[in-house]
Amino acid sequence: MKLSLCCISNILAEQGTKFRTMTYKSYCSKSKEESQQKLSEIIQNNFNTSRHIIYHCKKSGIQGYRLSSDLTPVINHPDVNLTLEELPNFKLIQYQINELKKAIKETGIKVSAHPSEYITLTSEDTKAIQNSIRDLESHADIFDRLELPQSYEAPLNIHVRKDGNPDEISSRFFNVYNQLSDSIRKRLVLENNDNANGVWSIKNLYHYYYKTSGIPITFDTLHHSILHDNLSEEDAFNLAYETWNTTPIFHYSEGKNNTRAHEHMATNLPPTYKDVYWDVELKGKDYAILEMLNKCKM
DNA sequence: ACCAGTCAAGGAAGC
DNA sequence: GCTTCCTTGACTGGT
Repeated sequence: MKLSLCCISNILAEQGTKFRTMTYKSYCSKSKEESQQKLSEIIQNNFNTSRHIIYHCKKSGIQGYRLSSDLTPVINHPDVNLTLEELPNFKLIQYQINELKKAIKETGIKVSAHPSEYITLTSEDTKAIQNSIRDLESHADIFDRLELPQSYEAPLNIHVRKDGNPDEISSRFFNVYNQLSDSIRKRLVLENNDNANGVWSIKNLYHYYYKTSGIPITFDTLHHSILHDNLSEEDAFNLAYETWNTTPIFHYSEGKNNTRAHEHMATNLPPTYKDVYWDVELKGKDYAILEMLNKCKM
């Protein structure tokens, strides 16, 4: 079974191989020189940590990896707006990027990303749209630096976010979508959601985004169980599967006590209707995946 | 060494 | 038209 780790390895984190971050507030609390020096070190650390996780996945039989969406914190903030090249010791950052790129090529681990749940291309607030585009550009830029394909083989997965009238919302979506760079658009895929009174089920995503523009649809088991829109799990899976021109990445998780809060470990296994990569969204991270892989062997 | 509070984002619900 | 909650994991500051 092709299981994929989401961002963090709990096993490596316990051994001290962890991501670091910086907030805008923290960046502003010190001199430009001091903050940018620290930021450079944090970014080097984060690419290095990603490389360790890639090799750890390979060793453990985990076939996919969702890159962290916070590898380069703060630099995209509108009031900071730095490129990696503008940071101190860019050469050391470049070195870590190259090492990560090599690790991905060597291992053949399937790489993707899931930009923040706050990303929106459908907002009525133009500022929110601009912030979202900047964030997506940053993801695409990192993917390009890693020489990941500009195709759905290396997808950037987001939600439609806004609920309401699907005709109005999808038309607003495409106004923005059509202006995105190739680097984003060739990778962008859409995931079902489950908001109360929400409209973005697999069925509606298929109709409003795949049918009209060929955008692949990411099937999430937990969201579908809450907002199924009168489709069985198998029918929804197959409908989403049909939208991909390469092996899809779908999402597997289990809710705590029938809520959307994610469980620590899996009780069941993902469905096996067809062969896909399953991003495992469980708190136990690689602990949960290793247990699932063991169950598959039994 | 540990624990509670902080940070950041956009949408939606409630007063 | 406000405030609060939602979510996440690393960071910060107080004990």
